[in-house]
Amino acid sequence: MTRISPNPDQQKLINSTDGIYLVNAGAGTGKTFTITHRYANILEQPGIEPDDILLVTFTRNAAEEMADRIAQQSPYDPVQLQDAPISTFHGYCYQLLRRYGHETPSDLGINDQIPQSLDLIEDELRERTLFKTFASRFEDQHPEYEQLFAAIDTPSSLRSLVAELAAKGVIPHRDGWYRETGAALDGNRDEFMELFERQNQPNDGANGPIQSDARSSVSGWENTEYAPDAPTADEIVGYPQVHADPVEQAFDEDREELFEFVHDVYFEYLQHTLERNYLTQGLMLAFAFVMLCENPGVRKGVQHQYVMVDEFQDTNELQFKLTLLLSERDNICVVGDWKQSIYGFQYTTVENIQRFDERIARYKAELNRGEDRITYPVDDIEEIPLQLNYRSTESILSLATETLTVPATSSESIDEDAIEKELTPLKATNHVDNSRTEAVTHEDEPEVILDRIQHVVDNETYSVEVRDEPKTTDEMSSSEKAAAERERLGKPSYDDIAVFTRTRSFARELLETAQEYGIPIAYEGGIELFDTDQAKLLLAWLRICEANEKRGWAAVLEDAGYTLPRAKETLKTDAYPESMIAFRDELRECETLGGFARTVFDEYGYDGAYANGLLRELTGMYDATLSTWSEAIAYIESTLEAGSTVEIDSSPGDDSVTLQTIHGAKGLEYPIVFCANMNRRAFPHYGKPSSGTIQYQEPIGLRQRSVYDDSNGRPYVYKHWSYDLLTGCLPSDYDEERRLFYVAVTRAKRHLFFTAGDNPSPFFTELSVDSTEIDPSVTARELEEVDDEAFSVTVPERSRSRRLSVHEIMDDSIYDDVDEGRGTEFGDRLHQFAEDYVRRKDVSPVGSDQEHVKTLLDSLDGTLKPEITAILPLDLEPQITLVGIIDLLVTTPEQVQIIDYKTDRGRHAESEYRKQLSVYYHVVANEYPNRDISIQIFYTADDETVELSPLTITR
DNA sequence: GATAGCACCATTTTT
DNA sequence: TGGTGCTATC
Repeated sequence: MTRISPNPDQQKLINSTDGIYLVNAGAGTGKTFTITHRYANILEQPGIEPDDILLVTFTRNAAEEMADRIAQQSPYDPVQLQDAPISTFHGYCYQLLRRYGHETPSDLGINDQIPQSLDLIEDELRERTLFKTFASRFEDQHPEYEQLFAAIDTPSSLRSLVAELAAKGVIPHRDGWYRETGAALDGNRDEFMELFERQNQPNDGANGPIQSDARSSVSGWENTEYAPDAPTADEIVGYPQVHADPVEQAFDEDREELFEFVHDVYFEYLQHTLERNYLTQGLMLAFAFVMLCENPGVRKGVQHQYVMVDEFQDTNELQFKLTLLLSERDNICVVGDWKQSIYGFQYTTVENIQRFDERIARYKAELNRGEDRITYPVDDIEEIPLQLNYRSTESILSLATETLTVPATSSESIDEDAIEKELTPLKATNHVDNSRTEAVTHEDEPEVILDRIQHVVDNETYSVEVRDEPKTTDEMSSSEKAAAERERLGKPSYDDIAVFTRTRSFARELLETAQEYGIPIAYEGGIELFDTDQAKLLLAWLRICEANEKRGWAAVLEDAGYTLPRAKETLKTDAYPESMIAFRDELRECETLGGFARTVFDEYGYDGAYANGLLRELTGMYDATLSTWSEAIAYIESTLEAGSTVEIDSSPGDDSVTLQTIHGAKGLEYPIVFCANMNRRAFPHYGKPSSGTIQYQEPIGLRQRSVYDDSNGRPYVYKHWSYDLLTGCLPSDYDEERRLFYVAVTRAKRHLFFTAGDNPSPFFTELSVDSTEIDPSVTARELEEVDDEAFSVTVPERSRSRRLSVHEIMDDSIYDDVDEGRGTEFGDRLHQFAEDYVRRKDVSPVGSDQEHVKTLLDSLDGTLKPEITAILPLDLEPQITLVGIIDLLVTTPEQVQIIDYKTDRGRHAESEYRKQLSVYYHVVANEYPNRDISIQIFYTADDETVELSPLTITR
């Protein structure tokens, strides 16, 4: 497998430096090898420096790997390449925006600047919380949208709508939509009508035409409650088709108010985030886009002579346009494989690569409206396919092709010819095809998998490459090559095997079963830590302590082995065992959430990875700030709701099976692969997430799923008839699930297993591999192998840095009775009042503390900025970043005051507050290097300001 | 034997 | 939410 020289296709790409290239790089075709050589080759041209070549990758790891490998192939060493633009879209655009984009918001009619200390939020949970605050304020401030809000069940679903629109390149301006990007919201009528007509074709029955798919989707029409203005079933349902008139009427419905609403939410959210110094990744890209469009000087300054984009199938519309804007000339090379596009849920567009010619022309035209931004021609595109596969055997490649046409449901019909046309066939370079491809089922699927793993390990039948020698050289004849390859084969061990699953939950189940048997499996990826038994018990006890909630008791009793009737009886009479009551009372004494959790886990003897991980999560960012149980409950609930995951770090020894989701396996390869969990509903997966009331979907555009109506005197939220009708006329699409299947299969070098439980999915049954049901018999290995610490949870280390709340550097003792029983809610309300007052909201002070704050605010000179996020990165290894919120910043041209409100009656915590405010001091000092900066505590109870002197940072 | 209609079931992926 | 599988009906 060692290749020193590129094959002819690869060489062609390496030599093709100038021009637009679309590289179809299938699985295992040596993509990274070729890209890095091409990069090195461009560098060899006279006058070209690393800075002239932009290389964009999908992940930070990939960027690092690229840079490393380029360093091996070019005269530049890794240090010299460190500042080269080899980066992700996000990383690169963030740099650009921070350097040149301060004024960009004004191009959208926003007064705020992009600050130097911009907080780029990666933690979805945090953003959800911030968005919720925004949404409730928005609702208060816009009574004109009352009816729309009434129809929206979860306002926070608007958050993902905004993210989706940003990814599609739809950006709001104070007066309408930025550069007509809002046109996408209309949808595409022609495209829709075409789909509709196909979906409304009668199907072929045994005795002639039977009802069309569109017709069967509206069969329950009269039983659904639609608003009074909805057409009746008679008006819609014909036979064997639906009538076209109401469908067209639905498409053309008046959506002006909806568009305005979404515009206002989106625009005001941008204002909101900038006021608070934060942005999400997606919104940041949108600003970078605006900056490059609006500022020719910056654009021309940053453009590169050569641009390469890796994993192009995972780009969204905005990223494609950024690619064009960042190119100085028509030297653009995009590399990818449409068959491996599996991130649609992140709003990527597979058409970017599948319809590259069409898209690049369209995007250029859009970008050039009003001003010539893209000055190079984009119609001369050369396609270079890489067809030699260096990974898999011929048998596996042929199965992989098959995955692209497996039906996902019993009724789905697939246009195999159309897919075949798009396909660039891969050719195996292996000479020995010893592949075993097997499909097995049993109702205990984890056991079957473990059984097969034990069967495979050390089994000659499943030989894999175990030696590098003897090497194959070009001079050898093909039979000599085959002989050499055969010599490299040998019995597989655990670490030659990978198990892929569609869902994380199945991976967790398998992991736990494997541990019972002592089979070494290492899970790689995130798990839903808050969905574990440990977390559920913790939540139950929190609920019991907070309000003696029956929900909590029920969970605790169930865990204690109560039968359902007995648990019910106990719940009814509140006759809980004394030991439990006593434990509850003990828990109520706990002062911090960390202490609470530790007590629960000790009681239940949980000391494994999940418990430890939970402890670290809970004592991390939130221990100091979550001082009441109800806050802790809300936190855990929202974490669960957000499906937040924590990375698991498993190390059951060097020789272990790898377990991961298919998404996590992308880009990797293993000698033996198990495609597990091929069960109904699991893979292919269906059942859309119950997302928001307002949906964006191509080609119907922005639509409302439910509507408020009181026209018949009864206020009610109805399902929206036109949404139901339109979506019923769209085909369901399982292409991405098939591509996921393709990705899984193409990870395998030699052998493939497909496994399912007692309800296999069509992917499993329709594949040409015959399945056998086997009775699993798994041999438990020696107990010593089973170790509680066999895997451990690591706190997410985004970019290897850790984020600490400033509260964590303070001594916990300050929370002892700080508020003399007034509670954090009192403080929260006061902070809210102060913020609202500064923002000139119509609020009046309640209580003397708030009066004092008002007097203080009235007396201050300068610009007042409330609630500023302060971020202080420390030069430590591993990197630690301190985060806090400055209550109030008062700026004048000469000086800056930092003010923090404290509701304490005493002064015993002042030394700790000095640490907190010192952090703010250093953040602000960075931002305003030439001004006098002071830090002050305002004690609201006593109406007293205390100025502190800042501490220096010890590094 | 074939078709339409209804009740039922189980519920993601992550830079 | 939408596919599956059972059942009523022709």
